[in-house]
Amino acid sequence: MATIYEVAKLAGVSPATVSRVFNSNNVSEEKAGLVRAAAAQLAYTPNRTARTLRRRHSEIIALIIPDIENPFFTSLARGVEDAARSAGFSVVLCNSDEDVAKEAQYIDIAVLENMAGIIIAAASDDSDLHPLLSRSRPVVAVDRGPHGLDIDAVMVDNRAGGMAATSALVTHGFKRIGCITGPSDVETAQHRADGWRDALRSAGLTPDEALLEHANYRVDGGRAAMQRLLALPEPPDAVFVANNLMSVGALQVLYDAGSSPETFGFAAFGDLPFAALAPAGMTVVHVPARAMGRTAATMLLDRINGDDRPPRTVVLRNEVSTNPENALAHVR
Amino acid sequence: MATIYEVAKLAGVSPATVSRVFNSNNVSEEKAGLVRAAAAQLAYTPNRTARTLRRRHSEIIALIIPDIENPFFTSLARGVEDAARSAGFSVVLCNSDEDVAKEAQYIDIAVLENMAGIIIAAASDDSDLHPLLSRSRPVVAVDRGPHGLDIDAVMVDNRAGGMAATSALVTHGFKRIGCITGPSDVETAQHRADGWRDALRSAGLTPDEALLEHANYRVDGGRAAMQRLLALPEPPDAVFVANNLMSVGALQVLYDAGSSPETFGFAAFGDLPFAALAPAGMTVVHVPARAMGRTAATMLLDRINGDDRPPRTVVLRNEVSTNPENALAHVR
DNA sequence: CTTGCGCGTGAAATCGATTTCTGCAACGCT
DNA sequence: AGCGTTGCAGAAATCGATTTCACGCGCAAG
Repeated sequence: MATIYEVAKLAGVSPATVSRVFNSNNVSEEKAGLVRAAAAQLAYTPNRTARTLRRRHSEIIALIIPDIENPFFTSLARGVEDAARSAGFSVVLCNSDEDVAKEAQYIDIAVLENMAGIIIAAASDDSDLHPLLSRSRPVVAVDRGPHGLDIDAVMVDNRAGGMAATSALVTHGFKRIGCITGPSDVETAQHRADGWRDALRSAGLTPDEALLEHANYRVDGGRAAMQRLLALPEPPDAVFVANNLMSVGALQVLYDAGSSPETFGFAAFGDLPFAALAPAGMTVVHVPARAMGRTAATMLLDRINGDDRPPRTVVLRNEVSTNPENALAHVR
Repeated sequence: MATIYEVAKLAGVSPATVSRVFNSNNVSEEKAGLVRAAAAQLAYTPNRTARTLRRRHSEIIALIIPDIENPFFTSLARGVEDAARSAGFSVVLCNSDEDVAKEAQYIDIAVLENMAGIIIAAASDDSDLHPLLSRSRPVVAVDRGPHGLDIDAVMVDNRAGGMAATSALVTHGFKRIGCITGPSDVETAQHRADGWRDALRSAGLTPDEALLEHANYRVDGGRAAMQRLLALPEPPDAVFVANNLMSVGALQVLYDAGSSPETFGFAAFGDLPFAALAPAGMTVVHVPARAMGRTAATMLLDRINGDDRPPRTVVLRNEVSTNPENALAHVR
């Protein structure tokens, strides 16, 4: 592992000059040539740790997500990586597991390792970003907003998405529409449920809070919530499920109960992962996960490069679609 | 951000003593107390970059995987994280995207950032690990073996798994059993196909190479391969699919063709991700992804801590199971 | 009563880069 | 001709920790 001193010696210049060749360019073409030749000969690449120590920040950005096993977040991670890599940054993926303490630990690490910036989908409304802000590290919130903090954010319109999904169920003639949303301390869960209420009200129906279930954003949560709904004295005839994994669980229960999205209205917020069987009759709010990641990374890179305009919140569009009733009719 | 010098000043000792309090313990209890009090007061945490520069390695381990969107690898990542975190290490997830060049770049970064060690599921047989070995960084190969290199590895028995899966199909009475396996330059793909051949031969059947398809290890690969198989003049009556995502694709095609694992024999290597519908009659080779990750991390940490026994290859067991025919009969 | 060893401690070197400071030379301007 | 720029390059400081070296003290062995 060649160092800058060895390159300097071989090229017959000082280490400072070698550094200048690779960073600024106030170096005569003559010496620059010598340095480049020497560097090539020794296969020199600067030690990132030393550079980081001096520069006070590395070329790594941290991406903190609450559930690495949720394809929505891995897809988002791909987006972040796309943008970061092409700018010469690498991405560290940190899985907070929806746990505020674990998340805090990763935030500390990001600071202590002098990472260039952080993109975070906060584990909960109570997530504490102050360690970052007080050290003026660039931060971009993604998917889950900056609740109160004045930082950049990339979001989708959760309320509108929830409303569109629920309205589609109304249009299909369902009357008693339930809702399975996420934990009550997660903002996206609240907004999506608000959309459900909006849609019902604007259709002249009254949202029945007994048909609103909160669950964790995972498969087992969706399963349990759907079981509770179906066990009600007056069960719903349709349901809006506010996240992709919960939809998987809810669908399992629905099929187990001998029903399917063709008879029991089913709308999901987020694409079903690896859906071996795209259920017919199901309405889906497509969330542009990868684009969200790309956007967030681009904004973060701007900040890292000194952009100091006031923080912005970018809201990306959702598309809503309903599978044709007969799409995979033979599955029945 | 307090430094070691500020702590030293406040405690009335030298920086060296502060460092010793946190690392070795050749310090009198009296001074140690002073130092700890001062450190607590200033909320001191050592700057990881400076430590890494001096120590020549950080407390980060890199995990390089070929497909972050494959739940098998995210599950493996969870296992790595479990073990690493409890040892005070953090994990950087790098997605090589089955691309040897991208992988090489991540390997370089791991070296230049002085990461403590690397766990890698190689993108292909041609992956070049020499940059790591020549700098004597600890490396553990996981899932995909060390083809020729003398390093630690954590594997499953791909050949036995392929054989067990195929044998299950034979037992269920299928005669013309096809195989969809991964890219021919990926070792696990070769071994699983070998298992398929073994099972057929030991059942007195002759493996028909026309029924062997190679595809990428993703959903679209499985879909395309299954389409080719079904389009054959004499299509198979059953298929062994050598990875989880390809199984999803193959199943989609199977259902589209009006069939299902109850009539068309279907065995998969690896659990179906988020299977909304666990197909009845399907045989699955369960791969202990999380345990593989934990094992690999533990081995790596041993190496980092100076273990210099000869390299070992650990082979974990697969479990094979077949869904009852009538499990979800109502889905039909 | 010395010699020697071990222990605790501080001073200083070290890791490998970047960046500031300083000096020198060439050039242009009055 | 004298003076202020400008440009280039080396010397040295710097980032913040760890680790080596050296010193002084106390205690035990000779």
